[in-house]
Amino acid sequence: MPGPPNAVRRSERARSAILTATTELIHELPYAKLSIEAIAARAGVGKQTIYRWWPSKGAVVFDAMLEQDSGPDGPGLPDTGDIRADLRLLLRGSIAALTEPGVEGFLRAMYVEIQQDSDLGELYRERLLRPQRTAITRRLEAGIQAGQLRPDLDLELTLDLLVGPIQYRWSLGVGGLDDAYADALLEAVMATAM
Amino acid sequence: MPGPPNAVRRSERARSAILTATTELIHELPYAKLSIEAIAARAGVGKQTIYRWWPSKGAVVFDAMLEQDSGPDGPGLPDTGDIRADLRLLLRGSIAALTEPGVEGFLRAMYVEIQQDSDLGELYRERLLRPQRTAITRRLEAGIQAGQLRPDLDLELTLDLLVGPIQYRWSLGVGGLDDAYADALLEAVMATAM
Amino acid sequence: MPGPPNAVRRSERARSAILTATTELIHELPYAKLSIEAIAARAGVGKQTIYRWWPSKGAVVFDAMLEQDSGPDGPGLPDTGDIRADLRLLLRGSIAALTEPGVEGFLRAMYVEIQQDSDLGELYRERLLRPQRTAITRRLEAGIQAGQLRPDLDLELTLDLLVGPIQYRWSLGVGGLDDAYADALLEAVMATAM
Amino acid sequence: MPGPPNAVRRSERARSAILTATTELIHELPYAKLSIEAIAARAGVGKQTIYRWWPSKGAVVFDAMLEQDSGPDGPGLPDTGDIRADLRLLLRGSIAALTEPGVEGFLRAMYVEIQQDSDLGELYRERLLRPQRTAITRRLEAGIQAGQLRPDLDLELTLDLLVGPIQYRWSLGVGGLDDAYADALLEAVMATAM
DNA sequence: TATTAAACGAGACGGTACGTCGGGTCTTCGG
DNA sequence: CCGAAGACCCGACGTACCGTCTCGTTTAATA
Repeated sequence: MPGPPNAVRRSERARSAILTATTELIHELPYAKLSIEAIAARAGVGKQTIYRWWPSKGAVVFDAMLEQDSGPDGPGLPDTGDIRADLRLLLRGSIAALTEPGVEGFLRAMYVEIQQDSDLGELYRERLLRPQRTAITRRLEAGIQAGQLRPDLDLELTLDLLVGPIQYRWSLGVGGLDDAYADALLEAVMATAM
Repeated sequence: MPGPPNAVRRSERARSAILTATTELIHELPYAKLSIEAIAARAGVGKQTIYRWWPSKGAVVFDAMLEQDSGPDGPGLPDTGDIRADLRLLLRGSIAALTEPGVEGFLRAMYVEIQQDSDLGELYRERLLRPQRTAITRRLEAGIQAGQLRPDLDLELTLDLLVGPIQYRWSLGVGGLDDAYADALLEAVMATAM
Repeated sequence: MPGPPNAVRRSERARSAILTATTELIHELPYAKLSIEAIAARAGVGKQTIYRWWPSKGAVVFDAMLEQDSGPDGPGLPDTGDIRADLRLLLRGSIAALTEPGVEGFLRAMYVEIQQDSDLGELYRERLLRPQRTAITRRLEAGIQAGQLRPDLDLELTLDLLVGPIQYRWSLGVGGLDDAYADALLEAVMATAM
Repeated sequence: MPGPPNAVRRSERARSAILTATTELIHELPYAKLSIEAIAARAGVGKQTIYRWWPSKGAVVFDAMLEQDSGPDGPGLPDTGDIRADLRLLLRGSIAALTEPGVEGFLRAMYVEIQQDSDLGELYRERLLRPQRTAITRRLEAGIQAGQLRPDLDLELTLDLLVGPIQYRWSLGVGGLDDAYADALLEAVMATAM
């Protein structure tokens, strides 16, 4: 019986070669053409070495994405004291990230996998979505402290109002995602939040 | 060179058997396990008959979904004269549809395909998304006429504020999608729209 | 129930187009690539028109071959009065025919089909092989009459000795089939036959 | 690019299962119905495992035939000192082999493939035909040494005279292949050879 | 000459098998 | 024991043809 692999003996060389190969292939191929076999070949690694450490292709892609950065916006969010300016940066930055080729491929891939693999969905929420949401929530709370937002503001809902429309347009390919959209969205949400 | 098939001679029996089989299998299997081969076998049809009329599995699934109904909310939207009540129905109904087993499988499948197939994405937008958005826009315009909404309202943005957060939560599995969420979302948007 | 087709109403145009197309394709393609579909397309004919009049691809090919000539040597055989000269012509002519591109493709095809389809084998024997053998037998009998061959000669066996080695070498690709071989073979057989 | 497979790591279990399955199916089915798919299924093997090691169905069948025995007559030939007796055994044995169900299916299949695949034809000649012909030639040479045959005998031609008529009758289904035919043939050839 | 039943061209259909790709497992060898 | 290599069993892909079955449309015998 194999039992779990011994993480101590894990080859760092293999691990990073796999993630690098995955990143390259995500940028070169449509996601449907990305195969474990291709990753292994590109990384100069046996397939078993991938299967030993990751449960699915989506998990490899997820790790490769994490290796690149810590998500579409990064976990941090500036606090200049001006809530409107900071959120503008957030929304414009989100749109820019979703459009950037280095990121879009990864995110589309994650969208695909999340619809089909609830374990991976949970992982995505814990490792990427929750930190991002927490960071924004923190900034909104600071805005309340600073008297720039209503004290009784529903933070979760405000967050959804800021992020949801952008994700919705992006994921369905609706288009019209530019700075002007970000600004208009921000003004609409600020109108309810002050 | 084969050229395009002659649609006049198409077998209605085969067409509807294929869509019915697809619908059944979408409900029985995880989408990743749905194969053209399985659809053909269940429908009692040769694979070629599927490939003759649809360019991809996603296109078959899309047609099967259309055959079931005309989308998550249907193209129509009530107009009782009370914009708040009508939109409440819309949002609650959207959430209910996204959760209903008969619909969720189809929509997850479409989300998967849209990320990977831009032709299918365009089809989805034209045949499902645009009608839905047009219907809501019409209702908002009527609300403006009735003096229940601000005349200078940005309709597209308002639409995104209503629909985006729900789609966003659903597609990423964030949870918390219930009538209370729908109502809170509606109140927030109405606050900006009146 | 369809019943047998009415041969009177048969389209001569279709019949000859099919046989011509078959002959062309036999010359252009390896036999394994020759399909009924290709024949029908080349002939500008519906597949059903082929299936209506021939039971199998082999039968079409057989008819196409008959249409070209009446076999590798033709049913006739000269009788100059000199049995050795006449048989030399026969053997040299057989080898020439088996090597001629216009004939070889057909004969290889028939060899293939005869191994697998006993009905077609019977047809081949009756329509091609038997006449050929009868013609040679007649000539041998004339040779006996003329006192050039032993009166107690086993005609069937002599025939096999003349024809068998050539067919054997040709069908197995042994090579060495030329006029010199024909002549040597003839001398050997004549030695037993006089 | 895959490159050639590594023969060292080849599974003997799979190899012999494939050849056994092929032998069984050759005996059960007409050759036209024998598919790679059926062989793989019967052998409990993936199709790729067949395609990895053999270039064509004919090549598999050929190897399966070799696995059974070393050809229609076997490479050896007795030398009792009596050339006539030994050749009688050869011819009668050839006819028996060609008629034996366990062999006939294989040989018909090889005849079919050889007409269409020159690589396989070459293989057949090298591995089966040449050894058989060499063995007979050796025996004839011994007969010359023993003074039972003419010293100036054309060995290749004599060989063709012995074997050709039988192969010819068999391959075209002429019939009449029995011990009497073998004996008559032998006497005719011996008449030229002594 | 008009009628009419068939053969015809076209090609969609339910199937079988093709040869290929990739998934996930297993085995062998080297470090 | 991990890792590389890659063979293995398997399921599915998308394609080619099979032989059957409609469809209109000629077309030729007969009424």
